[in-house]
Amino acid sequence: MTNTKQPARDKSQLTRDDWLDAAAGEVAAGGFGNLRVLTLSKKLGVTRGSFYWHFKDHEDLVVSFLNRWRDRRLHELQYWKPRGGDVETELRQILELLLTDASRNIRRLQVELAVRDFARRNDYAADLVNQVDEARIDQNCELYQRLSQDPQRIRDLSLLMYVATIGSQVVLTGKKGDAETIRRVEDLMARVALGQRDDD
Amino acid sequence: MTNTKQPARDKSQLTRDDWLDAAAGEVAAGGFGNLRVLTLSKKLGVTRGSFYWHFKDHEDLVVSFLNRWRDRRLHELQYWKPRGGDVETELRQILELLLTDASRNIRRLQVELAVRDFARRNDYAADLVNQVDEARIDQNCELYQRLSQDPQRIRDLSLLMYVATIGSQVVLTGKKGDAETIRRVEDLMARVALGQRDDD
DNA sequence: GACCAACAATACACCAGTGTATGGAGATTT
DNA sequence: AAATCTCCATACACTGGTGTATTGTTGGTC
Repeated sequence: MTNTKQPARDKSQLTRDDWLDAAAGEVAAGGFGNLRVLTLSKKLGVTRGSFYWHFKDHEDLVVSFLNRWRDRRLHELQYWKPRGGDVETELRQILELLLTDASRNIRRLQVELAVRDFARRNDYAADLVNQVDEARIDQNCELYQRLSQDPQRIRDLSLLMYVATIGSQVVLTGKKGDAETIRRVEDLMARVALGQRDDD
Repeated sequence: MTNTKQPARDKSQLTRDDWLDAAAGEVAAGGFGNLRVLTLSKKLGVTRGSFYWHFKDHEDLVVSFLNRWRDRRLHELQYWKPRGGDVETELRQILELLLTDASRNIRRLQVELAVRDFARRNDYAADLVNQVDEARIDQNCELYQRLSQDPQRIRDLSLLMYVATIGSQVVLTGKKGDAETIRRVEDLMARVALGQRDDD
């Protein structure tokens, strides 16, 4: 009818990506230790026979999930180029993206924290996390270059801002006053960063 | 002989605390999902019969472990009162304690991260983590009171410094240049905090 | 409409883990 | 020295998970 190699997407025909999407739900809810073939199949309304057609085994699922996560995190950085004009506006844009905005996609946040936790006991995951961290810090360096001339200082400042955002996501997640708290910390971080301008 | 209720501590007689110590190793290595009665018994050289004498069930182990962790983290705060004299010295002391010092006790750090991860899917653990976070932030507020008069600003600054330390422990853990990086971030944090003094 | 590939169900063997009931050895008390 | 308490071993039933082999059941293609 329409097109030849269109996955149809109508119903009851699962694709590899559908499994990965469902896996994201499990990972977000209970970490990688909660990522089981059996429960995943139940939630998709099929038996494990389907899974073992799409994936070689459980490890194949985990690795594929991690790879997709890495690819998406690296790819999305392209769209994070702020176009605000002056430094302060760009700074506040990027901080809002990293903090307030990130805390809204709780699913994405939960997955990231789960990946980070898994990375502590899985070398492959640790490698991917490092790639993502490095890419993000490097990207932010471009912004902080407009605050200082010293390359070392630029990198340290970018790193400090990054660990502060990650820490915020770890500490401030779920409790009732956290949304407001995040906004205040975000504001303070902007003031702190701007206060690090070369003024000697 | 010596004393009446002395646990003897000689050998081959396990106590509840021995089990909790061994559990810490499992939690540090693989998180709470890796905390299993069977493997724990094997590592202690006994069978599960011993475990089920000391603990009611697996949940009893987890709750006891979490309680001991909370108690120790709250208790150790008493010894963290820096006595350095001026603000800058105290600040650097507390930051060194939170960052450089913490990164040396990797076991303790791994356990804390595992508890935090577990707290994302366990309400009881989440409650304990909040208690510890609040206590630490409150304590640091005493220090930052000497930097500013505004209570809100004090709390925000203490919070920012805290999430930055937690984020550092999450991001900078294990990779080869991390020790040096931590020291640089620590130094930058001190400068940032001191730069937040009331000077308007 | 026969064929073939993509997807899914069924059935099997296997393993790791929990919890419980009961028995047993060593030290301590009486 | 007998009883008792403390700690651990053994054996059992049960659950939930993996992986594999085999057999349907669709839907598109010639």
